[in-house]
Amino acid sequence: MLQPSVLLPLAAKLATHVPLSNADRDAILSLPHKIVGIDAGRHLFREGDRATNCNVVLSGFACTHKILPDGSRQILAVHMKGDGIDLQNALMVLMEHNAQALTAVEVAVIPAQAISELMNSRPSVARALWIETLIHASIQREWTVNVGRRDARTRVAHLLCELGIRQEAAGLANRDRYVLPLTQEQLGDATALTAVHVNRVLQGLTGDGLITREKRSLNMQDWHRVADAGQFTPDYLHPAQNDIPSPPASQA
Amino acid sequence: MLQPSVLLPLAAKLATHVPLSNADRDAILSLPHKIVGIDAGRHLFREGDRATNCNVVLSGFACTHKILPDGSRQILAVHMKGDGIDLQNALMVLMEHNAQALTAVEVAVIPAQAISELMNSRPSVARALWIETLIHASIQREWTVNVGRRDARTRVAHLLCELGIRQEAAGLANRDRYVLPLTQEQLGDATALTAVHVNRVLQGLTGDGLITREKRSLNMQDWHRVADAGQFTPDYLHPAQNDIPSPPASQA
DNA sequence: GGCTGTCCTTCACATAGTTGAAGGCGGGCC
DNA sequence: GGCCCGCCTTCAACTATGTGAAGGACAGCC
Repeated sequence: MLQPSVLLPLAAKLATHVPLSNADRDAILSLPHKIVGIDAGRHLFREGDRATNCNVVLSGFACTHKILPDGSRQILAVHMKGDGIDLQNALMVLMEHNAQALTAVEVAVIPAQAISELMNSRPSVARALWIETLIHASIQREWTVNVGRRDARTRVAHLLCELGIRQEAAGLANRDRYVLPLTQEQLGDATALTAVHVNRVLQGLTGDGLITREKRSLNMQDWHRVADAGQFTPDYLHPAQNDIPSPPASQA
Repeated sequence: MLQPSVLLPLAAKLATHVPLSNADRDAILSLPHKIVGIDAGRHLFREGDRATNCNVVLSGFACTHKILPDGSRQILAVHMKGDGIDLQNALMVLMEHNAQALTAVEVAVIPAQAISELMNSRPSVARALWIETLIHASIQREWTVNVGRRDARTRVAHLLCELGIRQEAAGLANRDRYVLPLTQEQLGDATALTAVHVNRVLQGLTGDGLITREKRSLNMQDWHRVADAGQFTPDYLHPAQNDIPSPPASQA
């Protein structure tokens, strides 16, 4: 129905959280939006900006981060195809973090107002959006653990596994073979390490035969060994509860 | 209206997020619930448990945490009066973290199902609940930064400030004078430090005249100096957007 | 085809925070 | 009234990771 919409990946993803009626899907697909391309390194928004839009990634990779008084920064999340970068904007007023393109990125920019209204009129969609943010919150908790309690090697391996699984889920690559969207410095910002030490760790993993690298592409010899090295278990990503997006529907 | 309910603090808090009609408030207050008391140190739930209830703190302090293979642990959040520990249970199936009483604690245990239904029937309440979880997500991001990028002294000072502000907001104490609900070991688990080092840091802060301690009670000589030492700014706590809980109401 | 800029790599050294262990203090319980 | 237990404090190594700095590889651009 409707014209083929760039929002299809979003609708598909939401439908994996909660069964959606055709009307629900159509309502998502026909959300007003602009498609915007952003060069690697440019910012999507900054701390203190007013939250009037929501960004959904269509292609490429983005991250959110905070910067500290001494100039160091912490990357808080990596966003890829189908992810809402800031769905919370539908409800919150002020951004307290920054969003930056890691690679060239295409996003659909949706007025927060439109999402807010959609939530009011369609409980099933509201529920799906909420689950989406709950999953991001779960990932955030795991990152706190990663950065707080694991040593450098484990931390990096864990992140590599997460990026693999999520890219696979988004249909972008295999979990054990993908193109790393982050430089070593950015890996450091995500794992709270220095670029120098990330380099040491990557060489360690390479030397032990866990991964190989050429250019930016990453290759795991044996997924399970890397997952072990990273204490990685995917539960916190909450893989689709009902992966068959179909059944009956909401009371919409 | 209704009998005076222990859920009043919850309703009041939600009303600071979104204007609620009387019907909305009554619906919250009449949620089915059991009051349960838990001794310090006991667990409310554990990783892998099925999420069938939601817990709201009535008094005392609780925390959520994850435990790693080597036995170390990371405290992910501290919960106090009025906080939902796991509102997300209304939508998620499996817990991937543990919850433990830090002090003796009283919680209202509400069937997840009942909250889920409330969300479906009352968009304003759903919105308020969502905002509540968004605020917790925002706090979680700040914790990631804290643990990832700040040095020990800053980290601890930051946590002390957060506990102060939140206790003040919950009407439990003044931000600069309160009873610490965590032992030094638990402070370490929250800040990703060892108890030994937490001790050093606290002595440092005491020696510099930023805080004084007797028993568990904490006293800040000058709030601003501690906030500075902790790079603390309260925006991420998203203080009530409309602190006057009144106006018109939802379309309920 | 050389220049510029970004990213990766390597080095020697510095240090913040950990480890393991021991002792002290206070409070609750028999 | 004495004992036990949880919590805090102190110490002297130890080590994982950071720092600053320099060189090299590659890619895009004029």
